[in-house]
Amino acid sequence: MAFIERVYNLVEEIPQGTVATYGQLAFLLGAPNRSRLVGRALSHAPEERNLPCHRVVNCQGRTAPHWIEQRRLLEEEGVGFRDNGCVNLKKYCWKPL
DNA sequence: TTCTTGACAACAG
DNA sequence: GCTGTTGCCAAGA
Repeated sequence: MAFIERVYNLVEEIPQGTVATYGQLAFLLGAPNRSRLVGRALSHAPEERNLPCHRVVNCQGRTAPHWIEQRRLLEEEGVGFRDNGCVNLKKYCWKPL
């Protein structure tokens, strides 16, 4: 199983109404310094997998710079955004069991 | 094989 | 607290 493939499997575990950071996903996969690979994986993520990749944001709570629709998708799930457009990680961060 | 790029994280101003 | 720069790692040309 490739690292990217494991990223897909982990992203599917993110429940609705919560968000996870790239670093967090990378850490859960056993690669704390490979947060960029998670982003790369999502960029290659096919929609056939039905991945909630819009629930993945960076450590500062910013959404993808080239993907503005992500913010709207999260708002649809109930994830609160600040006035500047950052996600409320303090409140909606995903806590894996 | 080497250089450049990238849906990032952490640090500094 | 927010924006800009630096550093890390893997994939693609």
